[in-house]
Amino acid sequence: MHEIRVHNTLSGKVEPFVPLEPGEIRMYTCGPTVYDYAHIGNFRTFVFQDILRRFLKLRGFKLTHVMNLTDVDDRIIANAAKAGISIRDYTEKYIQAFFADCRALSVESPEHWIRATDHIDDMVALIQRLQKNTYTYPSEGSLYYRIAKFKDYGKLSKIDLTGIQAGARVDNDRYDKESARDFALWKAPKPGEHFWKTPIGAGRPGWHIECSAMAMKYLGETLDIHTGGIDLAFPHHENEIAQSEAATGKPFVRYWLHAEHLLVEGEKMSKSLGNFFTLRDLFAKGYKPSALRFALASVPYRRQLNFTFDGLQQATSSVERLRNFAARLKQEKFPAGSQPAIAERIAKAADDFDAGLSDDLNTAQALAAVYDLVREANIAMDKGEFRQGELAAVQELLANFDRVFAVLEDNDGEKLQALGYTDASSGLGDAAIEKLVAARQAARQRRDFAASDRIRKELAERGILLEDAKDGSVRWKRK
RNA sequence: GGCGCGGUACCCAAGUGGUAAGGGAGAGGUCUGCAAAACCUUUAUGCGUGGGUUCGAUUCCCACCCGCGCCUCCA
Repeated sequence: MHEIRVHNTLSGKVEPFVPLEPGEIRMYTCGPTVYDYAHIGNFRTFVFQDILRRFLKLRGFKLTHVMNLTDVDDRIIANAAKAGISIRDYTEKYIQAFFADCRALSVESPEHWIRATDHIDDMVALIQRLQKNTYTYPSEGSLYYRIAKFKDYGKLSKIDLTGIQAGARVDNDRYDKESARDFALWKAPKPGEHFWKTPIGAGRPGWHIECSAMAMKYLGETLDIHTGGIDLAFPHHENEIAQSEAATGKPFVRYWLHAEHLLVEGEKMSKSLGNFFTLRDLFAKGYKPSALRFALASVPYRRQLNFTFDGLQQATSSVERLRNFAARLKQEKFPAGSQPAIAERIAKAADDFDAGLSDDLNTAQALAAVYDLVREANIAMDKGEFRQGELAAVQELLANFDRVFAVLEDNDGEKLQALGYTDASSGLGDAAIEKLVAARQAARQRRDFAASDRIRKELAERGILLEDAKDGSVRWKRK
């Protein structure tokens, strides 16, 4: 096992990862704002975060991972009001959709899913601590954070406060703030708007306070890892640091990990460009959940990922190759005994796989290790040199691979059905397929190839592909 | 302007001061009744451009060009 190293935005460097408590990791992820369906850009970050958590667990850490659902913000308030329903009812729909999307992409549930609106009291308590430490000031019914008092402000995003001047787009006319960069901890309600009555006044929380309050509530005042998209580094995470550390006097987060953005055909994804995709958009076009997950996971997280349909197709083929190999291991019979040379190669591949992921989650490198082994094992099997003695080790490597990448299981059909999309091969159950396969086998045995090819073609048209093995058996799979 | 990411074959992409992983796609081949799968061969004297350091640079230094992001509650 290799030393785990991660890129820490705080230092700007890749550094050894050592948790505060040996063997235990406390991690927080900024989740979605549930005002609409999440898009593939969001999921680039969530898949990264999922790969990270799965890898840490694979390495034996006890992980406590918290992910929030931001269920109150300007857009939510506006949309709920427009729909004439409560914030709770409005966001519930998108929360459920988000959970469904996560399941489709095999994004594991963190140990805690938490909603902002369930933690108003915690936010108020944190704001009161800040008040006591004189980091706040009121203005027109709202409460602001006084950045000038927090000397470390800018340490995450390396922003230079003294450099703010003409040209910088700073919103300084909307509120009466002491300084342009000061941000709202608590916002006074606008007329007719939903608000909470609290000891610090009526209103609703500012954006940043929820993450500080909830992260510390569930994970303590110093967490090991905090993840999010690169765009959140400033101002969101910078402000989280300011709030948390001003209240506790302790370091808030030890390792900040930020995922680069996803682009679509080289451009920023946006609704106006017409290159904006939700998972549902892609699944409706017939792409598989596993292909999307693979496409999102295979490019290392600190690299901008250029999403294209060609790339998604490539991912489909790449997953297929791995699944074919897994199926071969399962079905083929190997002679007893063992082959030291092959055993050695397996150990090397396992080591390379771990090395790749340990090196700041270099998924491309980890994947290469797996593909190297796939090729070499296939060669050995083709030559009849693969032995039963190596089977367990290969399967273990593949299982470990899948504990992180989670693409091997051939369950795309079920996932799509769960989301309301019908499987391409729907209508043909396993039994019906087996029956046709048997009929084709019979035709082949009497060398009636016209009949056997007719059945194969018929199955192919319904999304079922056949592979005739050397030993006479047939493997079928859904396309 | 400030901060940051990146420019490697047809596409995606790893990587190192010592002579370019891996995946996909294309072409040819082996196997197969034919396919599929698998395997083999093939596709970068070349790693944005120009200099420099070095015995040697894609990898280090300098300059430049290009793409993208953040600097406004966008993952």
